[in-house]
Amino acid sequence: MRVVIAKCSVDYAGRLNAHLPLATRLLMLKGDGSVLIHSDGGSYKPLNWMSPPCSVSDVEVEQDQADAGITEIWKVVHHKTADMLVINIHEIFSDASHELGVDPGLIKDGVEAHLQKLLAEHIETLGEGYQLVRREYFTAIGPVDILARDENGGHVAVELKRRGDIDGVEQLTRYLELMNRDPLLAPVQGVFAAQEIKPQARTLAEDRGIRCVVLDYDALRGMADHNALF
Amino acid sequence: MRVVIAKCSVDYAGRLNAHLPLATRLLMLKGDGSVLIHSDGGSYKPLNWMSPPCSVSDVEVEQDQADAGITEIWKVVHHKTADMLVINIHEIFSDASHELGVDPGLIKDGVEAHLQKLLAEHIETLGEGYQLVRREYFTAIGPVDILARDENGGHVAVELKRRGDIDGVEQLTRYLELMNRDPLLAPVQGVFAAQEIKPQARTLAEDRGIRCVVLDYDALRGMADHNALF
DNA sequence: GTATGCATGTCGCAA
DNA sequence: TTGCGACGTGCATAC
Repeated sequence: MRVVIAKCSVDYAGRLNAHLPLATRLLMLKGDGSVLIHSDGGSYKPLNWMSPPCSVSDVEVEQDQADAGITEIWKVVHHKTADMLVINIHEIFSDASHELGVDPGLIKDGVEAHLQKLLAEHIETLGEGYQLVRREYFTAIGPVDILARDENGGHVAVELKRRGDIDGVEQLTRYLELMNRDPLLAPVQGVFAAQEIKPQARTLAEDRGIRCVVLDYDALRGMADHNALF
Repeated sequence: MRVVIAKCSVDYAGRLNAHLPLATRLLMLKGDGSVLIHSDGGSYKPLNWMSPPCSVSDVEVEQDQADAGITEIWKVVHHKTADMLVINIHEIFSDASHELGVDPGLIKDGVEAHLQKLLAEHIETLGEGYQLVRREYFTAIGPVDILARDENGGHVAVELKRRGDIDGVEQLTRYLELMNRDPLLAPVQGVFAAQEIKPQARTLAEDRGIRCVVLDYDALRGMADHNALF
């Protein structure tokens, strides 16, 4: 990885056109050819970038460009699309390369997939006598997170979110509408389950007869641990 | 901005829990307290990060941690949420600070507004005899991208997207529901126009009687160019 | 390879 | 602050 601190201006042409006026920035050139241009602030998103697969090449500086103060021009082209990034270097303050090696990668815990697995394994969390039919029950408009049966054998469609928002309720509503047209499934009840449910989402859901369940991730994991122990 | 190349392991606890095993990485500490942890590869997204507002502090290294090879511990805490990032430094290979100043920011030249303008100017793309009523037709729940009339004088509401997704169909459905309650407008037909329409979105749209139209941006631009020429 | 939905999404705007 | 829509969304995964 090469890290350069330089005064530069940047132009991007691809899915849109964008321009960065002259300023001092950090340029990160990664081993796979990708380039990131960061300012001292903002978020993790660079001001501008080129995603791999791509490659960087030096372009000869014309006389008029040199007169304008440009000392180097780096052209980054994407290998598959026509995306292009041109970095006009005016002054380099620092330029260092480091060998980082391959990263072992991030280990995540607590994403929706994991939550879904835990809830499916402990579907009785939703109510006594509940039984799992299957995860990712497929419909014409997408997969329902969990399909279950309640204590009376009636179908229950569960939409699972980390944060329960209005669009999650809309999603579940679409599934319910479709599934309730299927005589083999109807009537299907809806359960909106999330670690946190926004008030407006709850209002909308309950107005539509959808039950809201706030999940305790740690408690679910605790149950899993308990089962693992015994 | 401070840029550090170090062998480190990282733990994040917040919206989820995540762990980075020991490896050499780039640590970017920005002026606003935010921290980015990058590997030599991947995309513009860091392996791990903390968004501002947040602050970094040094934590004293316990004896057993020192025995494990840890020389420094940086703790990054978010000021508003309980999000926390702990960086265990084992070895620092490079540590440099640079004054970057405030960035003038990115100047974008988008394509979205342009597409709407082009379609409005060539509304007959949607069908012979179509006539533009107006762009950004305002309703109580938001502006409809384009309102037009078909060859029979009936109203047509057009929702325009670069990528036609289910969300866009929902949006248009809400508009249509509202507009069809207005005796001055009803009946209003719906047209879902995008450069690309996802199959599931198409299914949902057609199930609701909404017509799907795939737009050719280059062709529309070509028509505009042609008009500009003659 | 294409298609689909999640994301520590982030970001910006408006009410 | 919350809601809502766009993003050069990126990204993994199932088909």
